[in-house]
Amino acid sequence: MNETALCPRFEKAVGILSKRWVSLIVFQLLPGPRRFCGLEASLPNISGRLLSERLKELEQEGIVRREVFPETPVRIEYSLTDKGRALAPVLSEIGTWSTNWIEPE
Amino acid sequence: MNETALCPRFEKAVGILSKRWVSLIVFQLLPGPRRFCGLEASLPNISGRLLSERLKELEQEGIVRREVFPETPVRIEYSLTDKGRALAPVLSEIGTWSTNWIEPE
DNA sequence: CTGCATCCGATAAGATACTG
DNA sequence: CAGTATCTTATCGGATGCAG
Repeated sequence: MNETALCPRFEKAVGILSKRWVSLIVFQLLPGPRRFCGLEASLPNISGRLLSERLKELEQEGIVRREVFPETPVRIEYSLTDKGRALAPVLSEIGTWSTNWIEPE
Repeated sequence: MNETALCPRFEKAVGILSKRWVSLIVFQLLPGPRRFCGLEASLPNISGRLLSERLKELEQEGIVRREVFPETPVRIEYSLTDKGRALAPVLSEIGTWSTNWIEPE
């Protein structure tokens, strides 16, 4: 009755990626590990609360890894897992599309 | 001051694509034109109001075209514009990623 | 059939202040 | 620095009813 049924995995992927800030956070992590305050500064309009929440969600999805370096002061870095880095082509295609089709205001 | 500033076009693209249902609607329109009730049936959990709202937004973004065929009863079809079809690679990459990295529950 | 308007509760987001 | 707690506001989403 629904011959064009959507693949549940596709739906799940869309659910993850379509949360606000997620694509942008992953994009910022693509070049390499970042610290919390660095990310916060790169995403000018995100609140600390949201960034914290999204990072935790992405960590649970296995997309982001959180590492604590017990120096003094302690340093905490966020980086992408293999699963997270595998999103690069998706973001790349979004970039291509936006370059071709979005007016720069 | 923000040397990793994000491209505004990229941000805009993310803003469009990360709205709920948008990717799924575009995905459903990829094979060809669909009617309202057909879309509604393909997206089992969307309400008519939301579908209507998203279609209107996508029409304003120039991603979806709405055509009225003045038959009796009137027939209305939704299809993708060139801009909309250009999203195919994005969805395709999401599909690839989900196949490789999302567990089928 | 298609689609829009209104209302209302649920969620998400934002600001601010505070802790280890 | 790296968050967390709390509160307020904004937005989203669903149900229903109506109009072309």
